[in-house]
Amino acid sequence: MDMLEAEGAAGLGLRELARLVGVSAAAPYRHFDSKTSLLEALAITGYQRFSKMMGEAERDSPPERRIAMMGQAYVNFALANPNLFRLMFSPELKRDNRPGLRMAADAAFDTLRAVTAALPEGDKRIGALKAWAQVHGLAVLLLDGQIALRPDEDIGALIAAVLADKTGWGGA
Amino acid sequence: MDMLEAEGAAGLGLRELARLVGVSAAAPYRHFDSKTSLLEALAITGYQRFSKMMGEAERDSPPERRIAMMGQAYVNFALANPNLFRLMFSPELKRDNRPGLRMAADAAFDTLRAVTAALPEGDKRIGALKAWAQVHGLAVLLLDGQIALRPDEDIGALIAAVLADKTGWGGA
DNA sequence: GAAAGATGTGAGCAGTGTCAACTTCGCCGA
DNA sequence: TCGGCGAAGTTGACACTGCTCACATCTTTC
Repeated sequence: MDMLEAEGAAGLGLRELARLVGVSAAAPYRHFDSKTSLLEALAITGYQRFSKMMGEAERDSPPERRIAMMGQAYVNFALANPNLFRLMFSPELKRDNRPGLRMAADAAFDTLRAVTAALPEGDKRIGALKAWAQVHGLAVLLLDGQIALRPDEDIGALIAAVLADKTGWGGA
Repeated sequence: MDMLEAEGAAGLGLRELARLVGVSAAAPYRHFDSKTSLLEALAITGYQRFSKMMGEAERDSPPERRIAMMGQAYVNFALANPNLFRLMFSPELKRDNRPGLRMAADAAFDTLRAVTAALPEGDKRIGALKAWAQVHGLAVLLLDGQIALRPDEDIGALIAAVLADKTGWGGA
């Protein structure tokens, strides 16, 4: 996990890992079928931690603030574990659809789904999609350093402001 | 470019590329300093195409639909060139900040900046950030297959619906 | 105590990015 | 016309990677 966070999924090498642990280069293969398999395991524990954070955010906040708080938790998780977050959403991993990963991901998103099902009336699907896209987009842009934070600007406040904003665009 | 789109940035191999072109393995190094250098060149032409698309979307639409149309162009570009889009936003590339890449990216985002500067009153920065996060999030989630499209659902309509939605969350 | 399983080892294969020394070719100026 | 120069390509090598196989060892279980 440390190595993933330090070097990214591509930089994580089985041989280097083995060297670090002090075993031979072939030893990791007694525990994981392949490098992808290792990454899958990491992603799964990532989803578990993510689930836990989202669950806590949901439980600890009043209904009307629930979505904002979960959005904060979402972005905070991404910023705290950038490479893990990237791995969890990496298309390479979900390409050969591994059942374990899929289950962990579904479990994690169930919390989200449950909350968005309780959204205000109107087209719930659009609202849910919008909330997710907004939060995910913010997370990714911050992660990649595309959004320049003002000096001593609070990320939490920024997320809250964006989520609270009611601007809409386009003619229906 | 074909190879990038087909195999992703990681799957693109200089040797394989050379083999395909019919030259020796070291030949590419007469044209690019390193593999990263090649990827940078690809990303730069990516930004140029992106700029062009965004510029056209801006020019060809009335002011009140401008943002929605540009959002569509943004997502469409991502969906049409998934791996190029990913490369353009990849943190590995911008890590060792290459001036050429940076300039191309800035030029591309200038169009965006100009439009968001003409946003309705209120906190323009939050509005711009929100629009960008929304569109970027939608693009990334669609790219990674996280959003399940309903059968025969129009992506354009979905984007428009999400952008037009006026729901807000959270207590200020 | 013996069989069975888990873990680790070494050597080796195919593949990669990268480099250095060398050739080859076309152009440009004297 | 010739000489030289620079761009392009080649060969061969180095260090690295994921991965596999045959073999050794150590632990658990019957």
